Amino acid sequence: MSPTTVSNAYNRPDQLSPALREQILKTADAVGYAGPDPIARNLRRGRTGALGVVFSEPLPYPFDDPTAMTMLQGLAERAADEQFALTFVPGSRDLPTHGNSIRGAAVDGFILHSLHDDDARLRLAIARPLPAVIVDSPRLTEVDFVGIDDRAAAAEAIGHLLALGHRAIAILSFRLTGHGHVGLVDAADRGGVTAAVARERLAGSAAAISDAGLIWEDVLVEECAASTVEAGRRGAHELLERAPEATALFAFSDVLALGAWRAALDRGLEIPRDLSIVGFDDCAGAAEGLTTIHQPEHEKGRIAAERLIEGLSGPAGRPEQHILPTHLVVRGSTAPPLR
Amino acid sequence: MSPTTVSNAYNRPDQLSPALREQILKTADAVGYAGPDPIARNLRRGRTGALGVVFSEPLPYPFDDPTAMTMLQGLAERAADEQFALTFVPGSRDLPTHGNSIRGAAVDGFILHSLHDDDARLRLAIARPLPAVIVDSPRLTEVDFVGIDDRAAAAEAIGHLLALGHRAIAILSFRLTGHGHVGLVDAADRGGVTAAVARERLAGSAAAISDAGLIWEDVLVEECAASTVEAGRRGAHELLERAPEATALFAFSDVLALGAWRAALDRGLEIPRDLSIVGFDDCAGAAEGLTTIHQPEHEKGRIAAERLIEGLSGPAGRPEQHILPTHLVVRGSTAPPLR
DNA sequence: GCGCAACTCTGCAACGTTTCAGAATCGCGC
DNA sequence: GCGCGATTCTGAAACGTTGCAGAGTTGCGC
Repeated sequence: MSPTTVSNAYNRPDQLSPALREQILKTADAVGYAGPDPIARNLRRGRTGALGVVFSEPLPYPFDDPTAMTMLQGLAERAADEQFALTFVPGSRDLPTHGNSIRGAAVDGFILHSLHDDDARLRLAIARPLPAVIVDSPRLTEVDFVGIDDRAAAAEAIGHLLALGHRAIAILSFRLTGHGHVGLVDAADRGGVTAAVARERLAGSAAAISDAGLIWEDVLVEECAASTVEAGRRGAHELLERAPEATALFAFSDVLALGAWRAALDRGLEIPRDLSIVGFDDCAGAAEGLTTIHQPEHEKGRIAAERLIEGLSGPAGRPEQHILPTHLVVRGSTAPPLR
Repeated sequence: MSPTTVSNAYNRPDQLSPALREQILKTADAVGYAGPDPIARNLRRGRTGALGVVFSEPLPYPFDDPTAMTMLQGLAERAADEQFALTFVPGSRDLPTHGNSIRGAAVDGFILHSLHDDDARLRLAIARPLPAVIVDSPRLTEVDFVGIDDRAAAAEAIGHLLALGHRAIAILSFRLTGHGHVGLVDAADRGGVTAAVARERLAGSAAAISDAGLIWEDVLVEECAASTVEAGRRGAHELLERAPEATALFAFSDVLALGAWRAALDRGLEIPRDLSIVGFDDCAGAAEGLTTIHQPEHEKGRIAAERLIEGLSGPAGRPEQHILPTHLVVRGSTAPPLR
């Protein structure tokens, strides 16, 4: 009973007689051998059967983010089709040990989700001799990319508010940089944004504001600690404290928008009468009545997995940029301003 | 420049002169060597640095389940502390290929979440010479277990409704078996439930109902296709169609309860005036006003990771059963019946 | 009864790392 | 200048698998 035959018993039943196979399996069971060691198999085959997923934030946070989860659903569906496991690589942009996690990840390729420009893991992942797909940001030309036109989408959101007649607009953003800043963002600091998604949306907002003859530097931008309802609520409170004259608010995610909605309730404001709110993402929670920018998160995940799997099978083709369409969904949270 | 020295350059900087190390790293960069191959390292070390996570349902579904995600947050936090990756093993209870996924998963241990008694993956995972922790079900004595007293918790929920004066109570459950049944569950079929969580909650409900002098067999039980708002809504519609006299409804998850709430709205019922609803889990969405059973999902995940990691370091101790406390949270969705 | 193909099974090599023991070199005290 | 420990580097072995080439056996047609 050579090792090869045992291997065949598990992997190529047609290569040995059913009788021997049966006996091998029985013996294996008796001696407590649970089949070929996956780690050794991986080494021999040069494949792990796992797609690595890397998030900007430490793991607990993405699991709380409905938008990220929708992306993951698309990713998981496509991965499952091909029997791939999903491996979430630990670490975050500001953890000093993150490098080892990326270098040491036993995966066949990377999905890099919304990393900051200066995230060291980006470079390390790309340095690995593995295919990688960047989702949302940053938009590098040397790697496959799946995302949206954040600039245009933001311009559309602001445009909607402008068209309704709003002139005093404020912005609620998630993290702009990897450094711990939270709170109002000076116009001067709007240049050093390392989160490309936020940078693009700010740029789109700025363009729309300027085109309308308004002063971008006068628009208050609040950086929230994370994309959570609670952080959005706190951020909106600070914003409304500083800019009570604001009649409209553009939040960079629905979750932040929902937090802002709650803050408005806290302050006795009626939506949309006293304050219009536009969100971003069109997640499940937005269906209740939040005007928002819809983006195809599920599709993003699906395409990212698709591209990664392609990159695994064939020789590396030219990197592709998948820019998916977005659109404004007008629901009940926006209306013309009272004043 | 021997392989050993290169290895040391990456893993034990103190084992070689800084100069040589620098040169090795530089050369590595030049020839496109991105550090020791993780797969080979895993084989040599006999460790992968990844915890395997196995769900009952195919992957897309758990990502949509806030309760599962809360558990995962706890899991991820503890895992990240020790630099472990999380590997989601593909497959589901009814997929014929699931066996290979479990046998072939390159992980250091398994978190088995809420599997059905007859899920083949259970046996296969336990057969692997790796530690495993079962979360929620099934409650096997030979493996670490983390969960709650589902029977007592369900009895408490039903008890709350009974105490309010309800006598016509219906139950909304997620999947009871792995087979595709959806709809009302005959009293005769309540014996073959393979989802231990549901089985225990049914038993607890039955006990509470019987203790109150009511007939358990008269209580309608609806099996929904999944624990989603939409499935809950559909299930509740069927339930209320068949039992318009019901004044109270106990849903086995908050998500189902929220779906039922929506169904009630669809039918012009006012909550809690016309219908009382009790949920289960106390997820974020319940905070708005759903009476529910709180269970410590985050804690579950944390403890599961903790136990798994312990099992990895030391010799296998005696399996432990962690039964965490639950409690009823009374909010606005329950009230005494009108009639 | 011979030749050839089909069927079973086996041995070798290699995947790339890390551990361990040990070799070579260096520096220092005496 | 010698001995000895510290420092720096190396070689061999092993982790457990699988692909490949090939050996042995069986069966079938003619």
